[in-house]
Amino acid sequence: MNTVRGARARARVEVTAAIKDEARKQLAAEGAAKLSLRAVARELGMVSSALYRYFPSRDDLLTALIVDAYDAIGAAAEAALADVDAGARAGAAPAGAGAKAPSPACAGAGGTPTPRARWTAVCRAVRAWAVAHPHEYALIYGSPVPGYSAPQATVAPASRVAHVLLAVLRDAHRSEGVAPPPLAEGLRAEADRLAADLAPDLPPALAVAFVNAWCQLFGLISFEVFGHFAGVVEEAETFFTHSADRLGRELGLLR
Amino acid sequence: MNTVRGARARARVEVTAAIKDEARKQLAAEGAAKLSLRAVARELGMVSSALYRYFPSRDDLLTALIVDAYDAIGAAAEAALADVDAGARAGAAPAGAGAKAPSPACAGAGGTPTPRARWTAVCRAVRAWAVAHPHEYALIYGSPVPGYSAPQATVAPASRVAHVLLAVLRDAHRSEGVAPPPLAEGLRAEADRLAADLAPDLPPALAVAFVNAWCQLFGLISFEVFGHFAGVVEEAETFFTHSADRLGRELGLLR
DNA sequence: GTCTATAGGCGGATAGAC
DNA sequence: GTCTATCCGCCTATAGAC
Repeated sequence: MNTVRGARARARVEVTAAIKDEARKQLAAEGAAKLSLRAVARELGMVSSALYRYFPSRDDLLTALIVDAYDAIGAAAEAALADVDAGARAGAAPAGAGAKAPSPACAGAGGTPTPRARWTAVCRAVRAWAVAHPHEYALIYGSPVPGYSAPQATVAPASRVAHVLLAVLRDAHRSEGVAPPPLAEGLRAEADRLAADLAPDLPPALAVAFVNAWCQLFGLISFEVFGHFAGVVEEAETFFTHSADRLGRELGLLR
Repeated sequence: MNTVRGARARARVEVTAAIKDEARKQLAAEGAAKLSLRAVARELGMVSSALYRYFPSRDDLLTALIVDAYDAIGAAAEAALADVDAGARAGAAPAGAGAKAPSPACAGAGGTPTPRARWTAVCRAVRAWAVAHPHEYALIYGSPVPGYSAPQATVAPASRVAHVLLAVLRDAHRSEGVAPPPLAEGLRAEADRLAADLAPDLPPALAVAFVNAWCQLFGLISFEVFGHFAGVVEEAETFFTHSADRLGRELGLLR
């Protein structure tokens, strides 16, 4: 009976994965607004009503895709940070697991990576994921899907990238200090609340500067992914790396 | 015959405007991907085939909405710059035309507004338009509409905001100089091309810094409009104003 | 320019047999 | 869990009368 349950459960995850894979393909072709259970079923050789055993509604399928996308971009950010730290300790990249080439920016040196190198490595990984998965990126950082409101289940995955970036700041703050730009008068209250919510151990001025950098980071990525660089920026990756480094600098990561 | 032609032409623009207005409403309710000629016609008490006399296809209607949106946000930027300049000369706002309240940031002083005040005024106007028209904003700065590719006719309107911001930089560069951040090694080529394309009279380092600031400006706006500030930033306008001012500062607008 | 009618699709969701 | 059948809605686009 256990084996039967196991087999059924296995079949279920496999079919669920197949549905999500096909749905992702359609996301690319038609966009989130037109994601259709029927079309997914058709492509999978199933009948539409069968899908309702896996996802109770179209919106639930969409939620699953959104959570997956946030998790994927968050995992990419986490892996990049692990890589840059590991790459600095050993000359060679740890084979296997990561599936991410170590950032060239941190190659060579055997010491601890600088806070800015860590920051930039994470930013680059986030951009790389976005460029490699433009439609999933659009799903989570583009226009809201009309008529869909994100359930509570999406908020934790949605914050993974920010938490990685905050970890970089926190480490730098502890080890060598950070020099964020001064806090403007009118932002006192907002800054205190922000710091209390996001990172009680960081100075409020740094919390504000972080939120700023966080928005601007995704602004750079979105403009590239959404096509606003056409005819303007040609070497997008070089441009981005430079911009990310400047964001880190402006945050107060001096080194 | 002239009067007849005139009357017909007038009716035509009126109906065209009504169609676009209704389409904008539906944009808000259903999103660009689901914009439907039939639904527009239904709401207008017309029959769907009649719309084809005004817009040859759904995509043409979409193009018209996109051009209108770019023009509207561009006009808001231009008006804001005119206002801040006019407001600095006269104590009171010029009545009528602008339909935009003069930015409080520039009230009082009778002299020429500083470059940073001009920059920030334009940024604030762009944000204000976006917040007031979130769905039209999403249409032009959000996820690309699947299956739709923007025709050549959209590129000129799309650049109006950037041109206003560049005008602010150009004026500052001429009158009192600008101190952009130094240009990184690897960006030489990109910077030269960028400067040649966007503003041959500005230093390449400034052109790069400008593109940076331009992306980041829309990153701030997009995060607010697309709901990523929920539970994070509460006083979005104050936060934005501060951020825009910092962007100007980092561009090298010292004053 | 506007109408009716029509072609030839598409969608979400449910009931009930197996 | 998967199927058939079904309800009831939606869409773009064209033809041809008026």
